[in-house]
Formats: sequence, structure tokens, C-alpha cells
Amino acid sequence: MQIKQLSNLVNLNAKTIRYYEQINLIPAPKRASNGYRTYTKADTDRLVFIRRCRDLQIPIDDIKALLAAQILGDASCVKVNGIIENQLIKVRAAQKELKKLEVSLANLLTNCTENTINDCQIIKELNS
Amino acid sequence: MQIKQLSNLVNLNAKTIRYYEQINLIPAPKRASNGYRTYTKADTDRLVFIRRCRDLQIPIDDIKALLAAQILGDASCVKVNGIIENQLIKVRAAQKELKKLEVSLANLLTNCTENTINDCQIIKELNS
DNA sequence: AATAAACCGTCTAGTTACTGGAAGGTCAAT
DNA sequence: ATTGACCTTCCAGTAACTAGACGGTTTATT
Repeated sequence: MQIKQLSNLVNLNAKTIRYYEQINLIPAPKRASNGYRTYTKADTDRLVFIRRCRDLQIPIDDIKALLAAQILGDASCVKVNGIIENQLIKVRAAQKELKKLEVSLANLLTNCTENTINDCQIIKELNS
Repeated sequence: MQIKQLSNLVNLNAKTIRYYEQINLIPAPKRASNGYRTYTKADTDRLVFIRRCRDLQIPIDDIKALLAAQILGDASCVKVNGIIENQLIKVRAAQKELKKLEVSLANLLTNCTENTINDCQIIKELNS
């Protein structure tokens, strides 16, 4: 299978797949006689796993650790757990921050009804 | 006032202030005879405004627009409103995404009690 | 056979908003 | 004279791609 087909299967664009190869997140595939990359089912599985992790915003270095754990079978579940837990902590912290931002921004918006910049409450607020 | 003092006043580190100068977010200050940058009250105000906007995660290009509106006095409040509203939309969308992530990650965590990678529910989930 | 569309390849550089480090100059105090 | 805390510029790195240039290959159509 060529890169475009794989790309459609796993829902990652071809440039991204080549990039993943470049940073050694996936192994370099065999090449056809014309130099085109040729992929197999195993590549599909690995990339689906990776995409799923990325959807969860797990950093690529952590995905490498997860893949290594699977391949080597040498890690306990604790390590995997740690990565996911860590990610969960980050995601929760980010949500709290965003909630604060939302409140601040919403407050800025409420008062702005003037037409000229000199009376703009948003600018006044941001300057005060 | 030297850059370090300004840095403390506005709570931005000196490197960041130089960077802001470089990208024309702030004007280049006068230099002392030894080449050191010297800042005034006006610089403080502008940087506080900028920091406040950045705290709200407003992109630098948008901050440039806000500053231009203030300085030129030629824009209506509508433009300023648009920038803030836009930011609010982004912040709200990001929150929704993060909530979904949180749920997914939390679900992954619940089942992981095995000791060996082969039985790890997280890996199984991410692969299924 | 010529040509166009849709692939494929590599390489370089840009994105965002900084941050870190190297190499060196200046100033105040000990 | 020397330390330490400043200051300067310039270059490179961060994360995870994405865009574009430039060119080769394959397939189908005219």
C-alpha cells in the first residue's frame, strides 16, 4: 500500500506520516523499485495507536514510551498508568486556566457599547 | 530605568521584552551611552497592557491591532470587540475539547490494575 | 505520442511565542 | 584586582507539524 492509502486509512496526512518516520516514531518502510514507500497492516495498527494517543494530546515522547512498553513487554502497567495520569493532570490544569480566561474575556465584553475607541470599555479595562 | 527593573515592574522577563522589541510590538527605546536600553513610564504602561492581553492568551498579532486602535484612535469599538469575542470563542472551544479528553483519559485509567504490560487495559484500549 | 491529473520523492523553511546559551562589554563593591 | 550582577548581540532550540519548491512516476485520456 502507498502512503496516500495509508493516510486515508489512519486519518493522518501523508506529510505527517513521513514526519513520524523522520523522528523515528515509526520504522522506515520498505521501498518499491520506484522509491515509493510501501506499507503493511502492522504499520496501520501502529499509526492508529499513535493517532489515538495524539487525539488525547499525549506528547510524542510519551507515545514513544508507550510503544516501547508494548514492543519490549518489559514495563509494568505502572509506567503506562503514569503517562496517562500525567496527561490527565495536565488536561485538568489547562481546563481550570481556560475557565479563568473565559470569565475575564466575558467580563470585558459586557460593557462595550460605545462607538469610539476613546470610550471603549475593553481598552479601558485592559489599561486599568 | 534599565531592562531588568522594567522586567520586574511588568512581570515579563528581560529576554521577552527584547523579543517584543524585535518583532515591533514595542518601540525601540533610547540607549544610554554604554548601549543599555533605557525605559520610561510609557513603556511600562504599554507592556502591562500587553502582558494582560497575553494572560488572556490573545495572540500577538491581535494585540498589535488593539494597540494600533488605541494609538491611532481611528477604530471603532466594534473592532476591539471582535478580537475579544473571537478569543472568547476560541477559549470556549478549547474547553470543550479538553473536557472530552479528560473523560477519555479518565476512562483509560479506571481499569488499569494489572502488573504486566500484556494485561494492561490502557494499552488494550488504545489498540482497540 | 503527447498531455494532464494525481500520485510520489527530498529538502528547506515557516509556524507561535518565547527561552537558553555563548561570547563578550560595563558597573559597583570588596 | 576581582567578583558578581548587570548589559549587549547573535544563534539555535522548543512541539508537532505544515507549506512550498522542484522534480520524478504512473495512469488515463485525447
